[in-house]
Amino acid sequence: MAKMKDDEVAQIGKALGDPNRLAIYTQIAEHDELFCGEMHAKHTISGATLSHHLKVLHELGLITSRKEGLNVYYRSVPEKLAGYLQYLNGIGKDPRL
Amino acid sequence: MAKMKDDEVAQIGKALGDPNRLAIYTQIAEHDELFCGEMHAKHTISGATLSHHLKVLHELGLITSRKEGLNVYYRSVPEKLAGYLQYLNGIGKDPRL
DNA sequence: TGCTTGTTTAGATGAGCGTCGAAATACTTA
DNA sequence: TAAGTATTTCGACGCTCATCTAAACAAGCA
Repeated sequence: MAKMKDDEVAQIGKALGDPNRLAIYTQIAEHDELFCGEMHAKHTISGATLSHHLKVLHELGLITSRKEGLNVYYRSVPEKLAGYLQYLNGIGKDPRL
Repeated sequence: MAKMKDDEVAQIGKALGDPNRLAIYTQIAEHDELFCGEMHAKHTISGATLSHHLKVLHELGLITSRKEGLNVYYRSVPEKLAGYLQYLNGIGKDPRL
């Protein structure tokens, strides 16, 4: 896997740096697929705010979306998170290893 | 290692979510020990801003500081970062594993 | 064609944060 | 004690962002 750029790492960090967004991402990752309504029930934020957070996560590639009927279903993209973790895990370590 | 709390995870994410702060942390982790002046040379930000970022990282336990003479030396705390990574790595995985 | 439900967009607001210059503090050395 | 250097604190500014309400859009159903 190609090394993630510094800038992208910072953006993902910021995205996961909001408690609500972290909770939303976690909830999606813990289920196979979720649509807005299911998430909305678990959080105290408005639908508009929820949609905003989903957009941020989606634009960074942390989640994907699929529309079916009235609902939009979301899935996590573990590879993206893995790239982020790999970057951070490599900080301060000998690059030859 | 005890599992890190959601709130702390979000705070660390936010801390590493600023490009300058990420660069500062990386720089510290790549050296054994650094003092402000050495860092300052590598960044375009003012000393005041640098000090502010160091304070944030320090308060979260991501770095430690030690004063000696005129200089304040900083070190990274890899265990703290490891706790953060461990939390994220566990998201969406079967807790029984 | 309406009506209802699910989701997104638009616009506004308030809080938080990165940034700076200047002043204050801490320490060393002359 | 005075002067010089390293770092932090203070106070302010501008921008970003999380949040909301209300309106718009989309899709299914009567």
